Formats: sequence, C-alpha cells, structure tokens
Amino acid sequence: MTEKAKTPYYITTPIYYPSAKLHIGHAYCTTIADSLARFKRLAGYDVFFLTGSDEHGLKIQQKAEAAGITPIEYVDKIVAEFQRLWKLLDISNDDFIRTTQERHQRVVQEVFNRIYAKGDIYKGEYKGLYCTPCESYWTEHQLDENGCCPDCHRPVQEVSEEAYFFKMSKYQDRILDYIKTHPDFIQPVSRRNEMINFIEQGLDDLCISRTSFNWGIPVPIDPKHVIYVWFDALTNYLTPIGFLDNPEMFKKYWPADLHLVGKEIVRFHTIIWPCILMALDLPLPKKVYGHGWLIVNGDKMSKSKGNVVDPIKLIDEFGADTIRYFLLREINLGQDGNFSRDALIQRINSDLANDLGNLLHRTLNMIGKFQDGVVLPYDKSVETDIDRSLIADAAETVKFFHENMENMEISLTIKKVWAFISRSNKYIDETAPWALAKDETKKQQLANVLYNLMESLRHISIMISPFMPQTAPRIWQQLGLEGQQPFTSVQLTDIEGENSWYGIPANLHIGQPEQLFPRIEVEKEDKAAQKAAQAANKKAKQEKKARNAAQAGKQKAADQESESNVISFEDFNKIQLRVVKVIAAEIVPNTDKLLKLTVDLGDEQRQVVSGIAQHYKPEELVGKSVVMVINLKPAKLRGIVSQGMILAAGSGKDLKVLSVDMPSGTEVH
RNA sequence: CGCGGGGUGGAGCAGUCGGUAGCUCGUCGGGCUCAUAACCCGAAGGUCAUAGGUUCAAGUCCUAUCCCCGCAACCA
Repeated sequence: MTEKAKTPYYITTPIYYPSAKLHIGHAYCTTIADSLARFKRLAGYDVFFLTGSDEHGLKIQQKAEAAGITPIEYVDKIVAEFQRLWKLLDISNDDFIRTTQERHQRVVQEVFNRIYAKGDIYKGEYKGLYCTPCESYWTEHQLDENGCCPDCHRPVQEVSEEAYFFKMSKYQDRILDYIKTHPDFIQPVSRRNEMINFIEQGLDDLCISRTSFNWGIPVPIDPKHVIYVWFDALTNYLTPIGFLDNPEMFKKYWPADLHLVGKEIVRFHTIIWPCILMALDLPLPKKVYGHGWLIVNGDKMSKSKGNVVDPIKLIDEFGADTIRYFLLREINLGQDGNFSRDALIQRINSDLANDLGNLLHRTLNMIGKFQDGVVLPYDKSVETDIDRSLIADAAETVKFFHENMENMEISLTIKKVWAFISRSNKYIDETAPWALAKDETKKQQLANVLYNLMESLRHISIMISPFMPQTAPRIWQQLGLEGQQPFTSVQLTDIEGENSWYGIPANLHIGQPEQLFPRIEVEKEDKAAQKAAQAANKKAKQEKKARNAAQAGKQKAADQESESNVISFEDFNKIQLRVVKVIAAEIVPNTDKLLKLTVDLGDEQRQVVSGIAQHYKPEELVGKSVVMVINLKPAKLRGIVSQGMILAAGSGKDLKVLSVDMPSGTEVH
C-alpha cells in the first residue's frame, strides 16, 4: 500500500495551573479535545494532540513556601497527578508540555529575544496596587469593599516597578481586522463579538515581566526580571512541535488547527497570543474555541463553596468511559452545562446499560441460543424492506457522524448514534427473531436478522470509539472481530462507502458475552431524595414565576394576593430582627438608589446596602436607630456585600425607615 | 446606562434561513419474552419570562421591562 501523505491536524488544550488538583471541568475540556483527536485519527488525519501544565508564577511559589518545599518539588507532585488522571481517562495526547522543562524555557527566551530585537518590547514602569504582607499586586476591581487587600484585608499601596512591556497596541488594528475577516477564527460567535467589542475599546501594551517574585523564566537580557506567566504559557503551543529544533515538523503542524480553551481565557488566546505571533511573523491558529463551564447542581464550582467535583473519585466509582460519555453527551459545547450525580446515573442506566449494553447482550445471546454462537452466511435474496431500512439508517448515521464531528458537533453526533442504537433495538422487535427461530422454514431470515445486528454493532463500536475508547474495543472483542481485524487498525472508511455493510465474514464465531455496563441501582431513599429535590425545584420555580407575574402586573393585584399568603409562627420566628444604630452612610457610586451603611448591632458591626438613597441623604441616617433583619443571606449589590436588610415602610415615592428609640442590639418581635 | 450568557411540558435540555414546538428522563396505558426489572408502541402534559411592535406568519426579528448566572486582564 502506498501511504498517501496524511493531512496534519494540530489540536491543543490549555495547559493547566498546578496550584491545586484538577477538577471535573479540566477533565471536561481535555475529554473534548481527546475525542476530537481520536475522531481525526479515525478519519485518517495525522494528528498531534497536546496538553500540559503551566507551572510558573507567584501563586505556585507561595504555595510551595507554605508547604516548606521548593516550587519544582511542589509542581512535580501535582503534575504527576494530572498525568495519572489523563491516563485514567484514556487521554491520547501525543506530548505533555511542562513550562518548567528546559526545551520550553529556551523557546520562551528565544521568543522574547526575537520580539525585543524587533523593537516590540520596551522597558517601562508598571504601576499597581501592592499589598506588602502578601507580596501581591491587585487590580482596583479585586480589592475588597474597603479598598483593601482581598486576602488579608490590610491597606494596599500604589507602587511602581520597572518592567518590560510588549507593544500590543501596535497590533490592535491588525488583530481586529483579522477577527473580522476570519469568521471561523473565534467560536462560538458570541465570544467573537465579545472580543471585537473588547478590542474596539483599545488595547494597552502588555506588561510581560515581574521583579516581585522569581519563580519563572528569567528575561534573557535582564535576569532580575521573570517573564509574565501568560507570555510564558501561551508559547507552550510552539515548543513540542519543533519550533526551535525541528523545522520540518514545525512546518507541518503550525499553525494549530484548534486551540480548545475555556471561555474565561478566550481573550488571551484571541488577542494576546495572536499579537505575539504577529510579532514573530508566524501565522495565526486556525481556530480558537471557547467552551462553557460545568455548573454543579446549579452552582459554579469553587473551593469556597466546597462543591468541587473530583474526577478521579468519579472514575473509580463509575469508570472512565461513562464519565466521558456523560460529559460529551449531556453538555453543549458552547455554553455552560450542569453536572450532577443523579443525571450521570440516569445516563448510565438508560443510554449505556439499557440501550447499548442490552442491545449487544441480547444480540449475542440470540446468536448463542439460536445458532450456537456462529454468524451464518447472509443471503441477499431474502433481504426484506425492514432489513434495507436498517441498512439505510446505518449509512445515514455514518454520514452524519463524519460531517458533524468535522464540525465539532459532539453532542449532536452522539445523539444521532444513539438514535441508531435505538433503531437497532426496534429492529429486533420488528423482526422478532425468537419467532423466526421456532419456524424451520425461516432459518435464513433469522440468519440475516442476526447478521444485520452484528453489522449494526460493528458500526456502532467504530462510531463510539472517539468517545468511549475502552468500550469500543470491548464490543469489538465480544463480536468476535478482533482476530479478523485488530481494533487498533480500524478506520472510518471501514464503515463508509458502497460495501461497508456486509463486512463481517460468514461463519464468524462470536466472543464471550459479558455485561458492558451494569445498571446502577438507586436506593429507595435516594429516589425519595430525588423526588424531594424535584419538588423543591418546582416550588422555587413557581415562586419565581409568581414573583415575575406580580412584578409584571405591578402592584395592582399584589395587595390582595398578599393577604392570602399566610405564614406559620415558626416561619415568622426564623426572621431575626434587631435594633441597630447607623454609624456611617455613603452613596454607592454610579447608582441612584443604593446607600452603603455601616451599622452597630451592639456586639458587632455590619455593612448593609440599602435601596433608599432616593429618600434619605446619608447624613440624615447617621445616628439613627433602625430595625434590621440580621439573618438574611448576604448578597452582593453592585459588588458590595450586604449583610442584612433595613426595614422600611411604603414604596415608590413615599418611604420611611422604621426608626425606634431603643439601644443597639435590642430584639424586635 | 461596564461586559456577556440564560429564562421553552414535572426535571434536564435542543430548536439552523421566521413556516404544524422537539429530544431524554419521569408519569399513565398497551405490546413483547431474545435481553441488564430491560426492549417496542401509544397517550397526557407548553400562553416558549412579561408587555408592545414588524410580518400573511414570531420561540426565532425589533423595542422596553422583570428575573437568574457569570466575567471585569494569574480560576477549564
């Protein structure tokens, strides 16, 4: 066979930051990239798939110091965990880049030198707000409500240090023009619009060096500076494909076909990174795709909320392929998606156990029972319309699979493949093999039906292989095909084209059947909990709807409605009311209704944001004793935390706060 | 008026160029017995957040409003 030069395909994930263990969101991103890489290989591309770790920066240095070890010891440990996770998840990356590797440091310094030589890097002054105890710079937005350090809540100072700057502003027009003339460059389109909007507000030059810490790659011409982490991190995409040492390889894979990134770092990849590349006179990546986030039970994942999902635990419990399947099928690539254990179990039971696993199992079982485990020869002369309709559906599914995977429509593709699985289950019902088996004259028809089911499963195993790389060969083996053709040599062309259907040889002996996915039995209590959760959800939604309706209809009906809303004494008792004294008040900038109040509860002080600025001047309130709900869930209003609610009477034009002449801290009931 | 995303049967979501509102799960009824209490068929259930507008026709386009969730230059 003459090996035709394959089309190269270079795909990357972000390199992850090893300040903590990876969570399910990282696994999501990498799984998507892996599925696309596997699909491309199946479709005959020469694929290079890269992931890695971004190991420099102040945060790492601090964490290592806190742990009493060196930064490299610290990241070595965590990065080993990254690699273990990718192995468990069957990630087929061709290389793993670590920014602490010597090969990468050389690239970063070379990039710096080239851009410096070109005159696009200059020395300047970096001005920022600095917290000395924390040794950290903060932006104005990051500061806490009092304008202090968000970590230690001590005052920050405005300081300036000497730093190197990259002339990003110089490339502003070019990058804007590029984005506008290349509609496919940034996807989905909503992100594209966001970026255009951002650039049109004007790009500042980018500060690309720091002297406040040393865990980083030194600036080659000025070693007391280290290179800013993003400048360091982005160039990772150049390192493993031979930017410095293998021009042939570099020519083959650059520009990258796809940078898959999270939506929060689209900006770095579509503005900063292209500007760096333009300064290097390199072509820009063909596509940057910003995927959405995983939301856990409706909440954003965060350490402080304690709802971070550990993928390793999930894999131990459910298996890598089921997790992969869930992530790829349940969540729409472009937008945020919900992850929940209940939904995961539901998917496993219905799609994997009931539909796919059971289809394989019942097919093999019938071949064992009716034909002693042998696939008998196919006879086209007795082929029925039902058979032909199944075969046509298979061809259509394969076509859809190919086209839509090229378009990154992973979820849509999986749905289509599962529709074919469902169609195959229906085929069994339509043909009723158990009835054919009872009739001696229908033997050939039975053989044909079972043959077609084998073919369905052969097609299915190939199509699910990018998503479930462990399950696909297991199916292959159970079908008895491994001896015929090793699964590792399977190509998409095996199920495409004219004669793709009758590919299974006659008299094939099937393999040993075993359950692919055992059903996960949900405990009764769990079911009850699930129902309760659903009910609670429903209630919340109804309340929301009611609220919406009331607001839409303004006050007209609201007054009458409220009389029928009786609450219990217990409900009332939940609300803790106290007399508090206002000790400070100020208008919240850029709002017309909000006042920020500091109040004294007797034993503590609180900050409250209240929407009464149209009725009271700040100075009118200071010194007043008012009634406040003290156990209301804190909320942020215009970025300011409000820890309570001041009671007031009236609405619209006429409003007065409840004022009482009692000492601070007095209970109200 | 800082930026963005979202609001669609009980739950989770899809809905492309405006053209009979779909999918999965759940619920109810039926069928089947090869199979992992599985599989197949059917039914009920929707004012598409609200109000206006454009149009022969609006979930989809326009305007306004309400609500939820993020981001704001070292969180995928």
